[in-house]
Amino acid sequence: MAPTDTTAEPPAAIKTHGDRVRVLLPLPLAEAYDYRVPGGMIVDAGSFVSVPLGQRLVAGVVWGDGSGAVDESRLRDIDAVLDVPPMADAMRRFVDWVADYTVSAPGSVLRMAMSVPAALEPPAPLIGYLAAPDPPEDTRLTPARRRVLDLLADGPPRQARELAREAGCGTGVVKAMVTAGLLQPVEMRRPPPPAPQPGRAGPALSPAQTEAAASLQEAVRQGTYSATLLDGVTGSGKTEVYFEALAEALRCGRQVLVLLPEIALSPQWLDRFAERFGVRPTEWHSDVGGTRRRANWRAVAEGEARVVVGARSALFLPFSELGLIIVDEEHEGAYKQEDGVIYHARDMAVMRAHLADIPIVLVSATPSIESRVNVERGRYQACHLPDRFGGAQLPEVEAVDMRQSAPPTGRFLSPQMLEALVDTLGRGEQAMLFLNRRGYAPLTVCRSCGHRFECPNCSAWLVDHRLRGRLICHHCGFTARHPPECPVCAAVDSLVPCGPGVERIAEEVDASLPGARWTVVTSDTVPGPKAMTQLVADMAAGEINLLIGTQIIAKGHHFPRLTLVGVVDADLGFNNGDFRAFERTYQLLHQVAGRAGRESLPGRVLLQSYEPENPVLQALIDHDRDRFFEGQIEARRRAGLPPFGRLAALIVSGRDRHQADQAARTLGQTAPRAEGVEIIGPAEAPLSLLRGRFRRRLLVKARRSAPIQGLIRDWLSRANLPSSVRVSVDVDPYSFL
DNA sequence: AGCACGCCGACT
DNA sequence: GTCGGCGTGCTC
Repeated sequence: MAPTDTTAEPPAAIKTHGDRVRVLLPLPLAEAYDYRVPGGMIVDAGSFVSVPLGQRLVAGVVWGDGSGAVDESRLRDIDAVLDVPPMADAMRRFVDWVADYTVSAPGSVLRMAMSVPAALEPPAPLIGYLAAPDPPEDTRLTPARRRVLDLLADGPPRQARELAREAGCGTGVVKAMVTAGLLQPVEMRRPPPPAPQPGRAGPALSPAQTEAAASLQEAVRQGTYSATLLDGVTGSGKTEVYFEALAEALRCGRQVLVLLPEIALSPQWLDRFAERFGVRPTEWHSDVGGTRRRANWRAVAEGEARVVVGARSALFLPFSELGLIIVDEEHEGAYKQEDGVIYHARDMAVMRAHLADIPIVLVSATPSIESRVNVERGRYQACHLPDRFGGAQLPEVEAVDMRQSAPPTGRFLSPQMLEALVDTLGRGEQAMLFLNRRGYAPLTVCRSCGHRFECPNCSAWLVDHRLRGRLICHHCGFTARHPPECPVCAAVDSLVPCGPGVERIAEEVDASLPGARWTVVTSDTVPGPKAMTQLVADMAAGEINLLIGTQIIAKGHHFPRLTLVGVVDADLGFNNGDFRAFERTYQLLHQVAGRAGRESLPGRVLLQSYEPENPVLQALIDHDRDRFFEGQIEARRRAGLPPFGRLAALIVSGRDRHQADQAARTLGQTAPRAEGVEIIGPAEAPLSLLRGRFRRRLLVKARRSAPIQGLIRDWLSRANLPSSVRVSVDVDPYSFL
């Protein structure tokens, strides 16, 4: 994905009495609706308004001049202009562009930009108290009440909570004094949140870091669109470098957005930010809820939030003075939003920067093929940080050939792995066993009749989670009790787990390494930042010396004494039909390997594999990242796959199997015929049943110049499918599951 | 997304 | 005889 030129609309004039305007509503409608501006009202393009729709009032955004598509008599009046700064022109063009690119309704995209409806209402006023000018004479003044009045005698109004704290009484005293007429409530100005300080001294930078920081700062000062790929291995100090670019944007008086994959948004990252800038940034992710979320949305819109760090959805916040976007871990698959409007936040961020005419920095230790190719094509600048900083060496990476070192049935750790663990823990160092599979076992079968436990709503196995004592579907959340006997043949003691999950590895460790102080680390056992902080503390204190976990242990956590990383199944990523499988496995394993030996102690990485000659493992062993990627890029080029060609997936789904089949066939028959465009399918989608819906898939494979969005829109409108089936369009699909 | 309208089963 | 289930369709 790369930005193309878009024509900017001329600035819209202010609309007043009698004018007809288009209002985009945050609903999946095909277009914006026309409304009339009533007498006494003034609106502008970007104004947040509330309008009548059917029987209710809905908040929306004035999108421009009326279209005139609907008769004057059906036109209704705008109800009110909402007290929120208007949406910036660049943001509105971004919403339109994303809708167009992803083949979705503009209103569906707007909904992501208006994700906190409550934030559109005026914020609750902040009430402070002053001594009443003429208090009733006959009231008793208890000592507590006198202390409150003394406090207020010389000073500004204060909130009830503050007043009570300073006077050493409860808020009850303050409340009672208000009722008694001794205190007068006044509305106070809400103090803006403390601003990050760009001028504070940062850590000393190496010459290479200084040079990289200077070039990013230059781009920020330019204040126009540019895209830079900041590429440097784990430990090369990328964060410090982009912090300097961020500081420059703050000095220029601009807002900054830092995107991180959700699981990399750790307390450690926030602490580092606070160390450099004096305060924590404004956060935006799924854990920020309720009042905080509402306040943060508004703070962004009003320009009070100067730096926002967030997961992909933060891209749709209504910044008014955005001056820099940073996308950290740009290669991460987690940037792909897989339901609703399907988009890749990194790619959309590049377009957002382009439309706002501001710089963007993409950051990674293992840049995606897409970004590498964009550097080759001259669309992105490259900024390279060499090697680890601070004397740490690269870990020694070895493969364990499981064809020769197979553990006994029902065991998954090779003798080499166990020996390495014993050595490492024996030296008082720490280790990590990585397996990207939650639960105890991915499959349970009956030994006597062959029955497999499958999800009733999805074509997927139920995963045995012994810690929770349930069988769980990882796709829809369905859970069932682990039955004592086979539900089909009623055999007792016949159910056997197949394959390992982290819990099963833990069981094996417990049996084989009695001295290990291990803990299982998955999204089940470490549900949030608090638990993660605790875990990091327990590791630092040495109360734990072995982590057994999924990819959440791979991201952004420093464990200084961790010197051994064991990958239980290095082949796990290869067994799906994804053309990115090699690239993604390399990126994941590289990141996991980077956990070993971060400081003075040398690290060691063991990769258990049944195919150690695989190029991914060879590249990791030889530390030859660039040659591996060159090979992968060449393979993509030959196959005409992204970024050398374009892909889109159409997923047809319905509650009824035959309706879904029929609709998919209809789409296949009405497929567009165009030069350089190939339609593959329909076929059963990889998860042919998901959350109770039958799914069929068609793939559009096209050359890079093909206008696939227009083609798909046209195709869908011609096909005229029944409303009982849904078609979701995934442009640039990432997951083929 | 809501909310209405519409056409078929168990209740005050 | 109604209350109410959620399938289809419209909202400037």
